[in-house]
Amino acid sequence: MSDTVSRVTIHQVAAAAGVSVATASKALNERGRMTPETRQRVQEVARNLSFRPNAMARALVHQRSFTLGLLTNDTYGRFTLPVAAGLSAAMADRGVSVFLCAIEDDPQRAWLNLEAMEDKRVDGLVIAGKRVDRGLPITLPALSMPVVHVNAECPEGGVGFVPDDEGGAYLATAHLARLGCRRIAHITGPESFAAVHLRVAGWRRALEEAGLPAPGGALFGEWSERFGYETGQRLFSAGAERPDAVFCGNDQIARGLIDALTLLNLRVPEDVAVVGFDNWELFAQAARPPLTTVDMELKGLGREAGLTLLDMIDGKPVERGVRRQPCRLVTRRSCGGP
Amino acid sequence: MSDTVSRVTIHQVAAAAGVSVATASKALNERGRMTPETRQRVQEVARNLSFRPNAMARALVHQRSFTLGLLTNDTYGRFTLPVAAGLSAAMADRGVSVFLCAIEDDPQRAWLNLEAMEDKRVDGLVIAGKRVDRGLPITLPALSMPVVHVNAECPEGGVGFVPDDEGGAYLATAHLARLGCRRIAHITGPESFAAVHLRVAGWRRALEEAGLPAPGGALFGEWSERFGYETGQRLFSAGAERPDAVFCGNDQIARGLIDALTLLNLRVPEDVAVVGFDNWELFAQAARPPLTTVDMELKGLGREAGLTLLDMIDGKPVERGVRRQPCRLVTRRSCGGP
DNA sequence: CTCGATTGAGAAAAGGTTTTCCCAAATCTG
DNA sequence: CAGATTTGGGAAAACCTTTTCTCAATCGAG
Repeated sequence: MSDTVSRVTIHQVAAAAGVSVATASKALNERGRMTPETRQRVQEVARNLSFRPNAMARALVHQRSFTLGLLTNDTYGRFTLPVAAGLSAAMADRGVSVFLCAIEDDPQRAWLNLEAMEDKRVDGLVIAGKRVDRGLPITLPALSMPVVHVNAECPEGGVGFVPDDEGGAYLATAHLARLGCRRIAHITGPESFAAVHLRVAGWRRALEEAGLPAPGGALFGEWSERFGYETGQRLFSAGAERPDAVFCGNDQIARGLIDALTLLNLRVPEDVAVVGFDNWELFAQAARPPLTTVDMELKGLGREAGLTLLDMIDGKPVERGVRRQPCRLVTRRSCGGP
Repeated sequence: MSDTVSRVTIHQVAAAAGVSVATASKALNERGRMTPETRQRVQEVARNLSFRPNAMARALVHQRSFTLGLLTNDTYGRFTLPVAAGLSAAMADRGVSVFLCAIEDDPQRAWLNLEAMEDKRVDGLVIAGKRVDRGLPITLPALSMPVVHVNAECPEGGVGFVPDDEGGAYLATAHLARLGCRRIAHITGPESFAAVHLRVAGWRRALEEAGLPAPGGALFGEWSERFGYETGQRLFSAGAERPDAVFCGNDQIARGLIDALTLLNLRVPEDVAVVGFDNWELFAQAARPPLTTVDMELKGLGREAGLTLLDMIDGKPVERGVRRQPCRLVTRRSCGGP
């Protein structure tokens, strides 16, 4: 029983139950008509033989493989793994499995994987990237299956899922304003990122709504602790009109900023409140004090993308265009409040 | 041509080429005997129709799906994503695709995915974890397919792949000794990790070989920047016999340590040389100076695991037990030298 | 008691390939 | 030129399910 090499087929079940394979199939799938006794007998026999239908034979007749492809160029993993986990989990619950295709920004590898997915007859494709304003290194050929894009550039007429960067930034800034902060600065990444501009927009919107100034505009730089640290030193050693809060473009910048503030003997959150972006636990939890930050709900993004893809596969009408999934503010101690 | 819904089959190719499906199949697979003209004609027709054989139909007759399952509980992604990328890439080159199953330490989810993999008739299974001394939350039932374990506890008689922690630590320490360091400390993670003990062992072996002392033994704590920072302050503010080098159990600790040293006006690497472990680019590159560190070659681990699994599937004899794949020292500026 | 309707269950086709024979025609051997 | 061998190519089974018919037996009604 342990080293079963050849698997039990529905023929064996049928034989053991003394019925035809047709009847066996119908019994197991709750289809067709037969006496309850027959149905039960077949089901019990199947259970005893621990029969599991061959998904490929099944796929062949259903013209549907219950299989998806996930193409990603994010080897770094910060974005894709949560997305993949969310996708995989939601799909597993529906009997759908996900092929992982890691294409390292290599068009040839992308092509190879794309062909493999076609050959394996996946029902649909998820294209996941690391930047909403960049596509993957593939010009998708006329594919014979539906496609959704996650956290990547979405071509005209396609279906895309991205975090609502603007909304997330608004959430963070409005939270600071509500806590009584009056001069809320924004330190963020390079201007070349679309996400940077969206977050700036959210920051501005919240400031306007609260009737607050945007002191000196946003400070652009890079996504590193170092940039947060250096900018913090510059911003807070110049006496005068110092911010009483900073909304940072990501958690690393926030981490660096907090280091700088600590060095300058400024207390977080009493003297300066800080909010980050990403909820990258590694940074957010390790910061002292632990970081209030914006979670992009990447797992949810993966889940929604998968569910929508299933709808498309089922032929349900699906609205084209990019959906911005709401972010969630995770409050920890770096900005005071409850 | 763009919205092709139903795909072209070998029957259509055969018809178009004026041969039987048997001949068509043989022509395309370089099998059987026929005139070169016939073969070429079939191949050309197939190309023109952009025929691609249905992998599932194929799998059905070959009793082989050219498909693998990757079960992981590492949602965090630090370890599994590189492993998965290496695995996926190596397999793609061989026409094998990989199902990703993210089971979040949830036995029920594990079971669900395991059944899905059985149903989909994967040829083999890769079980990947985040700690070499922990298994996944599944007691593998008598599986009908070969299994390899990566970066996870490997059951008696199984086949496993882990980084050679001891060797990596030796590499790092020996490098410091070769550069002339005489008092090489070791700051690392919790004693509950097997990897911690292995790295301590490598550190000790290198010290012994170089005839150096192990000042005060290894310093155990946690895998955080904070621990590196605090231990650095403690270790280096006490005057007297200060180390002239530190081998850190991971890059985060090293990063924290460097922060502490900088604050104490100790120069890296002139006053204290530092080596990390993980080569997590995010930390290693961002550190100032950039960190010399040990790379566990996780992609290679994934690749080797996959290739060995393929051997097992092919019925080739494969030695049981755990293989320790060598690490690689990545030299940057934090320990001087060339 | 007969005719039509219902019921339970099986035969066979379909889904797309590969592979094992098998056969007729062409080629070679003596 | 008769017989043996090679050659090119096809028919059909196999892989495992599902689904659509079909059919005999049973049932109810008149």
